[in-house]
Amino acid sequence: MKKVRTRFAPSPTGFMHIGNLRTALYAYLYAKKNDGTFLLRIEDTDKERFVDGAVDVIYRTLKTSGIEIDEGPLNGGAYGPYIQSLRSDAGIYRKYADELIKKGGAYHCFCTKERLESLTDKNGIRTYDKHCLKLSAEETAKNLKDGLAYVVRQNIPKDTPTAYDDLVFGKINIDSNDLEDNILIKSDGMPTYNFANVVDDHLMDITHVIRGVEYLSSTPKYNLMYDAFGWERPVYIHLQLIMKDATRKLSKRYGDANFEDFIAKGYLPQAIVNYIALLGWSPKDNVEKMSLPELIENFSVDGLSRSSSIFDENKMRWLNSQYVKELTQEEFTCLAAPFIRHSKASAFDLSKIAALLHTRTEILSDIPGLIDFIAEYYDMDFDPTLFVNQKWKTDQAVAKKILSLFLEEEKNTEFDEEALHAFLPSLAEKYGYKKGQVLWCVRIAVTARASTPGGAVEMLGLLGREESVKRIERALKSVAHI
RNA sequence: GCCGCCAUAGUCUAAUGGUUAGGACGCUUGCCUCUCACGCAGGUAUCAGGGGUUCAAAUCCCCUUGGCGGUGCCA
Repeated sequence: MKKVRTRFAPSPTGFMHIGNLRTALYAYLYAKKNDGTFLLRIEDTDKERFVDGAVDVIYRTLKTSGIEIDEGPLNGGAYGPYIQSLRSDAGIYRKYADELIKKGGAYHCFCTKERLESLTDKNGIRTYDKHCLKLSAEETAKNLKDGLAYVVRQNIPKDTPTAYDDLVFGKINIDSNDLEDNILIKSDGMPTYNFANVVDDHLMDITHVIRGVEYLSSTPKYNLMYDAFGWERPVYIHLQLIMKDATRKLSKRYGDANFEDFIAKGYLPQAIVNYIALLGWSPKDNVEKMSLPELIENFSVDGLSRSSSIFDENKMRWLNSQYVKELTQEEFTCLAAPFIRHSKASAFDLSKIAALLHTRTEILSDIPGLIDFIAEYYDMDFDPTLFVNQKWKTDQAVAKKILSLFLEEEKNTEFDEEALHAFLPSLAEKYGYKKGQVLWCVRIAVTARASTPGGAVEMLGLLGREESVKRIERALKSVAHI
């Protein structure tokens, strides 16, 4: 049995969106599940689309995701170089193009743009008519010698069986007469995807080609090329698209489908990886939360879906909250700290705030909105109607009394949580209120928010005596006229 | 236009001819509780439509509809 080798072969367009990452993930999972090798190859044959630094983004994203590259441009390997522009410079594609031409699988084409355009039919579809295939060897040699611009085209035979088996979609059968003689080498000497991809997959001993479904119906062309060269065909695993909604696919054009954007929003990498693994693949059992090693363990091709799936950030958010809860207090504090500081609440006890936030945070960027009242209390309007609570039968008048009593009695307690936990109920009891009434009014007074990450005891403890008193005095003013 | 692929709740999915159509997110009810959240226990909602085949169809076949992809000197 041949050792499994899979590859992720992105073109360096500047960033990794979730769909690309998922393709990389599945290729990685498949390789690792089968004790194989996962490699990265950069497909930068389109000079116009090349973006500087794109390779770094790809490495960074895969590294953050936990996907380890066995061979690639930055870490090397026995099949290099792993960047197609370098391979082109080395003359690899030129050499194999010549070989394919000799074997009858390709030919030189000298057709001008004008001639090509004249081939356009009434639907705006252009099909090449194999015009240059009919050129004699002498004519071709003369054209070449005269320095005419040319491309190399694949020679797709007519009436040829093309059926192949895809591991996800099953048997795919396309009439070879519907296949066009694609360009293999552009007039600038660079190979197209159609050629470089096949040559490199063969040269790099790729056993399983895992890629997007957009190649499903052009794969017969590639197979014909393998056949013409006399090479062994790889196994194909085509992946359905990830959609933004029912009709639009997820793309960088729609904004935040970008891995690094999600990280910046406070998603944990393992949650993102876990979620996208589930988009288009499902495990045998009903357990959805899986670490990367568990994904490797459970991955199998028959769990791959044939229909496209819509990206649902809501579910990723939920999954993220599961991972957040699993964090230790220290880990969470460390991750939450930048978001807490961002909200200007850093004058208060950071680890105390983080502790309150831990079970209430789904994604880290929720944090500023959860704790804005800590630092921005005096910038916020105080709404005295917040004191009205039906369950506890409180209103502004009750609040006025309770807050006044609190100020009279506060010197009898320390402002740590243990002391407050005893003090507040005793205050209620002493003056004939329900515990909840006191707690509600006090909490509202010091936070100006209907809901807060913690109750009255926690809020007072966090703010401390001086600040708490100051805030209660302010709140009291808002009900002074009652 | 032509070719190919796909079709289970709002979303991700399970089911491989016989299930009260299972799970998860969401939404929702209740419990817990000093708010919110967490947690726990419930609830809600699905086989695109029409024909076949069969004792029996979400499942197999055909058609329709809808969506997507390909048809580039993009990948």
